[in-house]
Amino acid sequence: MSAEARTEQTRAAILRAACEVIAETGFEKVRMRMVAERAGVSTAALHYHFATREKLFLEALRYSYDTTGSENAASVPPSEAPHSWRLARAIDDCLPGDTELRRDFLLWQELHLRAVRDPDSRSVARDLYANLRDWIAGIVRDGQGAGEFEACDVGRLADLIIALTDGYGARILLGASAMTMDDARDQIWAVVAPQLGLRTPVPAAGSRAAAG
Amino acid sequence: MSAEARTEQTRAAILRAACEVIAETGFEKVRMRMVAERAGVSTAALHYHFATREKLFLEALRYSYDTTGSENAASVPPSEAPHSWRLARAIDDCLPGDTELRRDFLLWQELHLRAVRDPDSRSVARDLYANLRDWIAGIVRDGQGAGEFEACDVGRLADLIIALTDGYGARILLGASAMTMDDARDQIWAVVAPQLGLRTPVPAAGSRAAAG
DNA sequence: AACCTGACTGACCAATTGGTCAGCTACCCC
DNA sequence: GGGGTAGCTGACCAATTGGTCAGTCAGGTT
Repeated sequence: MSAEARTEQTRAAILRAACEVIAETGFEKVRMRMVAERAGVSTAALHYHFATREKLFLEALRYSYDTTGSENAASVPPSEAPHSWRLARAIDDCLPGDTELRRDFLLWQELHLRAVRDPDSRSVARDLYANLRDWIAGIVRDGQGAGEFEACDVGRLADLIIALTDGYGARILLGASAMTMDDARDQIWAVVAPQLGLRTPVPAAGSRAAAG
Repeated sequence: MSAEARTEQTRAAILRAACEVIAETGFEKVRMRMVAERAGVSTAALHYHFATREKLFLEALRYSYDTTGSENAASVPPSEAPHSWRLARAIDDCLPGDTELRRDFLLWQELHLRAVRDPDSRSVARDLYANLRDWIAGIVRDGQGAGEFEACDVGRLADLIIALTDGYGARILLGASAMTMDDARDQIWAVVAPQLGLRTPVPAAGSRAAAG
């Protein structure tokens, strides 16, 4: 293996380990040693690749979003499925569903909270939010272009959808008022569908097993 | 001053100081010394009144909710205003508006994040959530009883409202996509009003200055 | 007045933590 | 093949932190 490839591989291993540990333990209580052990390196290696703890964690959050984001974008043949199905699936991806999505959601929440005080976190959070917003707005716009959805302010609708997934997602994680994933899905769709001129029930998004 | 009153006063001072410092600095970075200094006592006094750091902070969050919650409940003569106004005002109270509301919102977010891992925080968060839900559901129910709102599932609607305020609130704090308080208010009302059979624009909630 | 108890302090400590540094090893280039 | 360098390690450190403890002091009780 070339030196560059090895470097990149180690960096990725560290970032992945950081994501896992942060999601499990929470930013606050994550220690460099935990990340180092999970990545199979020393803590000094962490400092070799990343200047400080804060910067490592911040890069980890961005890394998490980039990898899962590109997975999402690549996992569906866009020409095939109806746009309502695609939108419903995007909403699913924003909720803490299976283990991986739950992890992403937790990281997203951690970032959000840090963003309140730390300017670096804030710029990353804003960046990721803009990406997410564009992704969803793009799906809506496509659906409108295909005549499947009614016209509306796609940006506002994207904001609404993300607000709903964030809010309901937090509720699901809290386990309060017996809220389940299906409840959240239904509720969100009940709010979103009318704005698109849809009267259909929420499209069964199914599991991601088929998409691999 | 009696001994008991003095104790209670010191406890309250500590809890208030803790709330302030947590909201300013964030749970993670709050040190006992900061709270002690702000409260005008020694760190040993903190440990005298509260067993551990975690328990102190948890009690502080509950304290914050209890005090502001009772303020909210007491600040409006319930017989006077139309129920749509009361509901709009409740929604305002759930958003990070003025300094004080912003503080409460931040504490709420901190608690939410901790609740994911810490069982004690979770039970507090569930408790507070249930209170908030009941408060909002009660307002809706009153409005329905008065014939001002259409019938609907008040619990679900309360969940929806809180999800929206949480989601949009986080967005406002992030400063992403140029979202403002007024935008959030309008968007939330646009979603909520139809479910109550209302076609009115969001009632101008005004400032709380008049209510003292 | 003598005593006691609860509230609180100042000094202190054990443990932890992020970060540093000299040095080791494998690979690359000449 | 040998010098240089990137990647990485193990040992170490300075600083911080939550928590402890003996002791002080005020106020109430007898």
